[in-house]
Amino acid sequence: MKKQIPIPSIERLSAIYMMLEEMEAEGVEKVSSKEIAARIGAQSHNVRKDINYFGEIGNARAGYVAKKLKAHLSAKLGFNKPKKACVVGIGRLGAAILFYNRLAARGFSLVAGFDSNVNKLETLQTEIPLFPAHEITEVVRRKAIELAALAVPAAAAQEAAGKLIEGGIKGIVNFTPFVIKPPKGVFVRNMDLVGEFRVLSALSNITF
Amino acid sequence: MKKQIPIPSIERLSAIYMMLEEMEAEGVEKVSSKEIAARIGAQSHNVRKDINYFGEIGNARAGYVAKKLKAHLSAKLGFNKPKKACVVGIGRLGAAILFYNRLAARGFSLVAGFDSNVNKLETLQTEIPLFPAHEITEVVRRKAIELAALAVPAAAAQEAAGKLIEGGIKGIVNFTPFVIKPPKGVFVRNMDLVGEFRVLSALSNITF
DNA sequence: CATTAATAGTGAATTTTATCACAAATAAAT
DNA sequence: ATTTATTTGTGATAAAATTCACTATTAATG
Repeated sequence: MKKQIPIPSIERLSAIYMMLEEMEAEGVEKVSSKEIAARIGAQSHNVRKDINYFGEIGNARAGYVAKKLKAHLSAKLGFNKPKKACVVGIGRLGAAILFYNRLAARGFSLVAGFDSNVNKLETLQTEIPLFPAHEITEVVRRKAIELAALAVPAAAAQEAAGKLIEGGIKGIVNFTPFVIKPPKGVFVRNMDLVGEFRVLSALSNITF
Repeated sequence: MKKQIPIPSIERLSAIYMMLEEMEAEGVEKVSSKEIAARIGAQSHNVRKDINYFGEIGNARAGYVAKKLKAHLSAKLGFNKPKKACVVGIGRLGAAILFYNRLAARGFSLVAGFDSNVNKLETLQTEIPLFPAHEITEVVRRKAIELAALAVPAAAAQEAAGKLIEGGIKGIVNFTPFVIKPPKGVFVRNMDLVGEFRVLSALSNITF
């Protein structure tokens, strides 16, 4: 088993990677843990430790070579090969995701959309192939889709999640309030707007 | 200063509250920490401790009275009075949020939408009043809007966030990859799909 | 070439969060 | 009324994550 990296570290490392993409576009060549920290909103100690989970890569006094660090993280985190993703539920939100082109530019290719409403599948104008919801398991398995954005109504979430998991999905971004209990090896990230508004309300209510 | 409650606890408490709303609809009267834990995907010890930050409310042997607990949490977390919210950036995602009716049903009333494209403001058919982006600060202040969903292109995020903060916003759900550095008293929750896909990729790459 | 200044790497300490384990309480059963 | 079973509340313990503090390295400077 590989060395265990804390989840917050993985989150920061993803942010660092994103930042390095920006820097590459800006033509920046070198970067220090301090600069990275300032940019992603973290502490420099933390950044150094996170990067260090994958071994030494920086230069004392000169910081990190942006390009080198990016390639390093890319390889270690698995961002070097594009991943296939799908969208389940083509309502307003699902459609917004389908047309969100930053995904493809970042190595996530949407290769399928699903909806239980067959009319919607026919009327929607898109390059991405659409399928009825009952084919989720089959299509996910056949196309070896690893990631899914789940954007169905709450009531449909459990069934849809089950089909994705049965098809062998690796990760789900769950936009519904339904709590998915994934088996080992399947990861879920929750993005429920109401839930986030609640947390924000509570935070401003409780602190100070 | 009130007693400090861990952020993960606040997140769980929000989830517990959401679950209690469901239970109320289902007509459930009593609930144990074990049941709550199973439903929100946590440990029962944790649930009890979280609830207990606000003092004793349960009954040994009989668990919690759902209605009572809900009212209790509602008061402590500040969910009892409706909060005003706005959407900044009326692209596909922003529009999806504007029309997302679960918000209003949960005590978050959308009272403004903003976009820098004035055409869009005129053509969009909605009950919610729309304003040009340069009025963000003024409208947020005048209407005493506490929460915002930020759904603008990444390049516009910094400026929009600045205006929201200037107007006195309390919390921002940030759908952009831009890292907001809020002043004290302003809270941010990030919901960037690419970032989440990255974290999921990294997780399945690293674990096992 | 020696000195200085900046920065990565990292063990140790601290803080935060989660888990454990059990006493106290109490509803239900007998 | 007594016993039993269950569940809360919570102090103690453990685990996880962050922060600190320092060493070693090395680029830049004179």
